Amino acid sequence: MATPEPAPDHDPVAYQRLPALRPRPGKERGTVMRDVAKLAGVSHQTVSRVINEHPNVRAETRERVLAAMRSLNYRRNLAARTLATRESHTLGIIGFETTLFGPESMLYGIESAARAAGYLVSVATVRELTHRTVLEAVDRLAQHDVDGIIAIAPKPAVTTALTHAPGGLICVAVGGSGAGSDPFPRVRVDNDTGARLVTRHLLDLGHATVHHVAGPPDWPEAQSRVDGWRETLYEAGAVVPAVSAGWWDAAAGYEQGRRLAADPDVTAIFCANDRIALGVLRALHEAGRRVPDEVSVAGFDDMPDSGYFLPPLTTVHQDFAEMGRRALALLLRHMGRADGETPPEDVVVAPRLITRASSAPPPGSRRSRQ
Amino acid sequence: MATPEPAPDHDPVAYQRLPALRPRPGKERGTVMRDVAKLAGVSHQTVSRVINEHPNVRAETRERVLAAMRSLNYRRNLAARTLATRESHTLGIIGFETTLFGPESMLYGIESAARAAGYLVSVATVRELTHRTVLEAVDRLAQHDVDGIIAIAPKPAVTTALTHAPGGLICVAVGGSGAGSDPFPRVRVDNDTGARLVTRHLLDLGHATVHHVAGPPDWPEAQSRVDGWRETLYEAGAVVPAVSAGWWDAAAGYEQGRRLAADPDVTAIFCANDRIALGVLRALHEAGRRVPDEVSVAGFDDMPDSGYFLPPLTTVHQDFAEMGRRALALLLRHMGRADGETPPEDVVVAPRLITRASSAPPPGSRRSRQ
DNA sequence: TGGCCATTTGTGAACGGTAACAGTTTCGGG
DNA sequence: CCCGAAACTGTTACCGTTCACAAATGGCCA
Repeated sequence: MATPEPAPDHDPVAYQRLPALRPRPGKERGTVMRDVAKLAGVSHQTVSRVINEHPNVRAETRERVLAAMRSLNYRRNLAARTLATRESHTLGIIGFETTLFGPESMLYGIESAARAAGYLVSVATVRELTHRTVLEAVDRLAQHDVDGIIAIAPKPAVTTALTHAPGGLICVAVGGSGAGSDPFPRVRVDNDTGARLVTRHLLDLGHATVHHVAGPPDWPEAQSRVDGWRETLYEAGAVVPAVSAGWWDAAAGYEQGRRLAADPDVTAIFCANDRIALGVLRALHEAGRRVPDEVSVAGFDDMPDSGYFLPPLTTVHQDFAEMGRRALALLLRHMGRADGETPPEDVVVAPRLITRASSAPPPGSRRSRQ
Repeated sequence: MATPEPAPDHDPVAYQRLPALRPRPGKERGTVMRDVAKLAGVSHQTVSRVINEHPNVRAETRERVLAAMRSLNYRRNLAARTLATRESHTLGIIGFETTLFGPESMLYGIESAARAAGYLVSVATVRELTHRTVLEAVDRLAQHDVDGIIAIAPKPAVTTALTHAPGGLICVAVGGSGAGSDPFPRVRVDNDTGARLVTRHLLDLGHATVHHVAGPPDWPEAQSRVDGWRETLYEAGAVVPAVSAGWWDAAAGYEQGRRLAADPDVTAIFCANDRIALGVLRALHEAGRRVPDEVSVAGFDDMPDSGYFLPPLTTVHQDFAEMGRRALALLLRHMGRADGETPPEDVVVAPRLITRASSAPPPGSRRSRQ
């Protein structure tokens, strides 16, 4: 009965002698490389070569290993790989914990691009954008061995904090307005040009000048929009009205809008974003000033539903998801090189004017009478 | 010449014999436990005890170790810890890659609560909610050793896919409407009650009946709102009009709204969310039907700016950030127990009616004349 | 047939922590 | 003063992968 040779698993190596892998309480062990190697009759190193697509593996061997992997439903342990290679295949995103439209949609753009490139995305948000909070976020991500960081960085506090990131951690900023002195690359929209497009559009319609409801003064993006608006007016020889500013929401727009609505000379208002524009529209409506017949209104962002405002909003489109994708591409490119190889070039995304019913010639103009 | 005993540094242990730690190309080694141990004159295990706050360490020793850690700016390597303990201190979130208001704000709630609990959050999004895509997302998170998963799960495809998650991975669903047969806990808003609140509100104002513009038919949340609406009408003895449905955006609302605007019998419209309501408002406006004088409109969600619609929108508030926090708390509670210990209880969040200017008594009613 | 090089495979030692156990103090009490 | 328990600390062996190097295999040509 007993075969002459007990055939104790004809394995080439003595894996049997290894002590039984101790199972942790609560978690059963999954199959590991050794299990696959044993089943395929090869060494663990060969299995490693197969999953890493190393060229020097005989086709027949590779097949046997792959079959073993399939039959055992093997998944490689990324923690072990991270430990050995110092690459986690995880990217960090530093976000701003507020429901602003832009940052959110960027996340999806980044994540899907990261997934395609074989990376997982971890998120660290900060409640307020200060040097300290951003540093804590960087630290948290660094501890988890992220290979790179994309910081949604609308304010300078973020970028200055990033310069203190641990060495070797590649960072890319997205959003904001490049001060030109960043130590790392940035993807941003050309806010200045966007503001010029709208302002020019309103002037071309025949308005004597354009009023502006700005975003928070300490946000460079808001400042760039102010600059683009102001310079366009200046170049056109138009009066430059005083700027009123507030937060990025409809409440701020409403508040400033009430003031503007009371001034009969106001015929065109450029708002720093669509939410502000919504508040302005409401203020004008309450004051009985019709849009666009008496006053034209324009926004910035092109939020998904701004085409359904009353009236549909003229605005400047920025493709946040695309910016996310570009930021990821930029990050990967810089990660591929040795540190400091490539200069911190910026990617500037062009905005696009979307004209809708909220902008029209001013009352009494020739064109409006036709 | 050769001294009999080379007196190799009077260190208690023979760390000198260990080969120099090889630096990886491109990445310099950080300080590790051994460095701290050496500086503090203790073993690496004692350092480990200190960072893990093990009680049995002499106060004086602990201080020495802490001082060494500070002076070397030591950070522990989480990959190594994960490998040893099988706990990554990372949680996974499965999200839906679309700019829907709810899911986004939940993310922030989850992340900040996770941070407080010492966890990092990794995100896997899916472009469409199918069994396969969700499984891929789970797999990706599982490979990265997440300790638990929160799935933003508005459709059943998500939950059925989750049942195939690898053993030992604790899952919690958030959103959707519990079918009652889920194998794991869920945090959700009581959509049925929310719909009843609005419908009842409109009926109480004197409307003969309430029309409904629904969300996608295959979304249980949309269905629950339909049910709550329908039953309230039924109980009140009101006519139950046909339901029109579409996507969750303003375009859908506009399309359905045009149809409803053409029907002079329509005096009250309950929309499945605020964005749909925005589209309906526009359609009514274009048709010359005044809100709320001729037609009342209500929404669902209480988006940040819905108080600035024209007119300000009556709606049902749901606190997404709070739901995110609750989901996290639920997940942590289940992770603390052995699997299957606690029954998959659900957390149901109560919605709140927010009455604003878009709802009023129907034209010709006694109350509206006063 | 033998030798040399290229290809393929195996061995042992990292990677940086934690777990288990063993050894060394310290201290109170008989 | 000695003994045992409790408190503290050190030693060794893992966790599951990759890397560096060594060994075996095979092909080709002299």
